[in-house]
Amino acid sequence: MVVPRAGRRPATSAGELEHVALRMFDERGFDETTVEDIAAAAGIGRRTFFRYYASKNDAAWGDFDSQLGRMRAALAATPPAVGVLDALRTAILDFNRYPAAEAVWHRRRMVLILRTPALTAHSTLRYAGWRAVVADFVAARTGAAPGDLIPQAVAGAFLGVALAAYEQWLADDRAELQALLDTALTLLSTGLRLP
Amino acid sequence: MVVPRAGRRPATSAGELEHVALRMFDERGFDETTVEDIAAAAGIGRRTFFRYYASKNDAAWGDFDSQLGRMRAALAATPPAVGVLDALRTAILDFNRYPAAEAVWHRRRMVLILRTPALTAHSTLRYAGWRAVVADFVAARTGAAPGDLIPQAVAGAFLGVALAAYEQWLADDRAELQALLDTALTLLSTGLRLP
DNA sequence: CGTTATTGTGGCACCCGGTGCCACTAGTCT
DNA sequence: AGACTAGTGGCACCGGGTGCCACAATAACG
Repeated sequence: MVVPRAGRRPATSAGELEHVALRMFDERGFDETTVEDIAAAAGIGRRTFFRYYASKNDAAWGDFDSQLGRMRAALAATPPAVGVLDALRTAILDFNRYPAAEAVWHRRRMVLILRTPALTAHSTLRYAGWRAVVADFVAARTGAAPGDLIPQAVAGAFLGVALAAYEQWLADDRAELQALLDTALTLLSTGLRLP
Repeated sequence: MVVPRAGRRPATSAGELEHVALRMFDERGFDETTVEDIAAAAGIGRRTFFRYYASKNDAAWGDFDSQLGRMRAALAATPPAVGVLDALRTAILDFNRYPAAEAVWHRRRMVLILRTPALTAHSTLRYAGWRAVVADFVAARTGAAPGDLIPQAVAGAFLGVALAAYEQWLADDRAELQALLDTALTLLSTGLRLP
């Protein structure tokens, strides 16, 4: 299904590069793996690496932004009868549901991101997109502007508790991500009433 | 009141360096100011700069960590009769109250941090300390461990809404930070019930 | 078929943040 | 005067990231 276009063909793909990078990060560590190493392993030049990913950090994240589109669509498709907070909780749970096969890699990636300071820092920039999805939905539902305090605060709160759930998940092998997320997200609807 | 110690005296101080850096960042922009520029303006060598601040980012933040000690102490001193959430709201409001003179610089610094991608990213690492203060307090009050889901989730939620309030403050010159923070923080206690 | 337009590659040189090393400077103490 | 000590800063190096540009590979056209 490759439409023939003019010009030389790409030497690799973002997905393949991401895989190579992720495996090397996992084996040697993020800081111990240079971009040159990754490029060499993928059979491309260092310069070319930066045409696929704007930074070494971005390679660890993959195409997160396009995934966000899924969540945005899911929220938009929520029937109006469902409350705002319930809709968000459901959508976030769905967004973080992975088939068993992918789950292993997902966990590995999240360990990497949440335990490597450079990646943790960088992640803030990615979360901005996530928050925007939530804020836009809240705004649409409440008639506020997406940039207003309420939608932004709600988005920030949801992100905050979701990340806490993720941390717990990574800390304990046997924990269930969905259960942790559900507990954390529900906490918001109940005014942080501590059970 | 300088106690004479052995050895050469420091050429400057962290505070002075922070001031020089902050002014230059404000005038030229963060990315347009190199460490060499700052060092030269402060009359020290580039190498020496990194003895005062571990990174260029850190210079923009100043001694945030020591400020956190204040918040921790304020929380610890809260009478047990005051509810957890109320205690947190009060402490956070206090922590972000600045005398008029300092307020101008505080605002300038926050504009810098929240509008410069590199600094926004780095800030995540600083917020970890802030979250720890909140989580520790919640843990102490509820008998949970500081690393447990509930304390961490509460800390994440508070940080999320507080940052949203800050964003609003920066977006509008005439806005009152305290009022915005109060609205955002109260939102948590009321289960994000949208007024 | 050769030519041309197009798309991607990757080497090179450079900038900047950050670090290890080490000689040097400027002090105090005996 | 030494000896000791804390701080300075030059130098060389590493690694991420970028602008530039020649070159490679492919499709389309005459």
